Amino acid sequence: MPKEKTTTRKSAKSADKSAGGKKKKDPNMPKRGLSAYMFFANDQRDKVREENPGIKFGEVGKVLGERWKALNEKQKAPYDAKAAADKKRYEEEKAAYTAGGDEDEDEE
DNA sequence: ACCCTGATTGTTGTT
DNA sequence: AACAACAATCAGGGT
Repeated sequence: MPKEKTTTRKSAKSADKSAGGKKKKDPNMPKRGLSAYMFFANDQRDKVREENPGIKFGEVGKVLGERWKALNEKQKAPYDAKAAADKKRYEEEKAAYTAGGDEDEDEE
């Protein structure tokens, strides 16, 4: 993404819990697509465990994260592609969700 | 109009 | 069944 936000972006990570923002959960809230990391873990989890026999979740998670960042955009490509594919799936659900939820569906 | 925050996804291993 | 760090991602509300 050849575009960087000039704004201070302030690492939008949940650091400040003093936000007090309640988001209303909709009954038709579609579960978002998986993140590239999810796919990455899906593929690496097996490898990491093989290279680290007897490794626990904590270790795997950490090493996984480091490996993930160590990847180049090229390596992330396939994972990101999957994430994008899943996102597309989510788009459909989201569309139906925003459409109005219940229309005329009798199948369940 | 722009920013931020919370919620969600999946992994494994244990309790 | 739920939780634990790890990273990404999005949609909506708030200012």
